[in-house]
Amino acid sequence: MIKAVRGTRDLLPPDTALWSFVDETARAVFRAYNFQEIRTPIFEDTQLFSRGVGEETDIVSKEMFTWEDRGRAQSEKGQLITLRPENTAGVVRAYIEHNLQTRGLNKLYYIGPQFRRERPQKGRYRQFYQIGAEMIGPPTSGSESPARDAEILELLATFLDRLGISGWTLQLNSIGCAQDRANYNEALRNALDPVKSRMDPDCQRRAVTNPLRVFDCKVPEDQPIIEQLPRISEFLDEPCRKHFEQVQEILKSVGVPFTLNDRLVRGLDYYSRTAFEFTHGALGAQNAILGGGRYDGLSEQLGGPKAPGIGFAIGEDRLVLALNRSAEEMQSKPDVYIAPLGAGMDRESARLARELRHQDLMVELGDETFRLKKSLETASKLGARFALIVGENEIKADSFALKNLATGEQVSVPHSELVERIRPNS
RNA sequence: GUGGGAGUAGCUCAACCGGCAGAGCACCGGACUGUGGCUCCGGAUGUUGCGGGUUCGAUUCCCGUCUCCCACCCCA
Repeated sequence: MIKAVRGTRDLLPPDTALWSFVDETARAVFRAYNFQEIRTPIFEDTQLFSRGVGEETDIVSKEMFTWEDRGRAQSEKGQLITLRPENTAGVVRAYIEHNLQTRGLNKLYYIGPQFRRERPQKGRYRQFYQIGAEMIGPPTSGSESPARDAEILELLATFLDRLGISGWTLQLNSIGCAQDRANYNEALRNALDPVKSRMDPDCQRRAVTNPLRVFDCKVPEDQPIIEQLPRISEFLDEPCRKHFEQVQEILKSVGVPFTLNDRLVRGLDYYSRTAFEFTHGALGAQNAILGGGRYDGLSEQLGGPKAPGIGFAIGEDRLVLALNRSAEEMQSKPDVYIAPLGAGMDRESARLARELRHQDLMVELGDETFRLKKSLETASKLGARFALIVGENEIKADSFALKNLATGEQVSVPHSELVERIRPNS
């Protein structure tokens, strides 16, 4: 048997109803904040990610699905192509390619699959889905303003609330401007040098390769050492510190709760200043439901104009896990099940079904070879509100037996009154 | 990529020390020829993930492999 390949999966009904609910809620929220949809290609030039996301990140160094496209001529070298592991780089590429800076502040969102070649586990797949948004534009468009950071975070809180997801925590940090990070990295290395030999081997490795990552060490014995390390907050220059304070002030003013976490580090190279993560308790080791931050230098890094931006990506797979709702109840149910009764009734039923469906009713259509018992059984199983019996008597009288499947009550309804009697809330 | 656990009917899971592969739910038919849900009766369902090995005999033991789950790494 041919099976879905490792780390990929089929989303089937009724579960897909949950996904639709999430997608539709997201679109509604984005609309309220005046975001517009962008769709970028699923694969891109490999260089976009190595330069944008960062050569040294795990994503680029070991998790990308990359292949060499065939060259035009036999002899010609092919281009390296990569399935997108995230979508921010693609959006910024499109921003540059289409001169979107001429539009001022761009507020863009996307919903779609991303690909990372990781070992699968719960809440982590090789093809996974992200709902994300980016606010990007020239500095004069206000793209750098702390008001934008706060707007994004408030949008996220609203979105999670509208989905009915409770128990989330917003972890907030500022990782400073490029210069701050360089200074901080330097200070961290100096602080780690004399003590790192006492640390867990894995943490030692981080101390050398990427000192910021030391804060992710979970080994209990190393915590006292980590506690003593300098904090990024002490290295923020005046504008950065002020920016961060203003973000917090707006959040307080709109009533979005947050927790400052100066150990929060984001994995992608392009982040600067505001960094955040929403976590959720019920997800096991993959507790980050979404993450994001500022990327003020990304556009320039990709050869574009100065275009500060802020964005986030939500792990939709994880969001659906955290969604404490049954797919069953989410599924929409037919308003009416039409039960054709006996030879020739399929064609009469088809006409009725067409008529009702054109009135925007949800109609399921049976089969004239079914016995009435089986039709009614099927109708209740589908959760239809009514069964409409279409037999010879009904056709002659042009009046149909309409059975309320919840109460069992059955009445004969003239053809002209059917829509009115079946329509919900009427 | 590393370490560990699991894989048996559509689903959830049994099967003692190696001895005829089972139950509940779901499904189908009937009791009831134009009336569902409740009840009763009957029915079908399997490459025991896959491949090899040991054995008279393997769901069971061994090896390999695939997939999922958990943890690590890292991230959404």
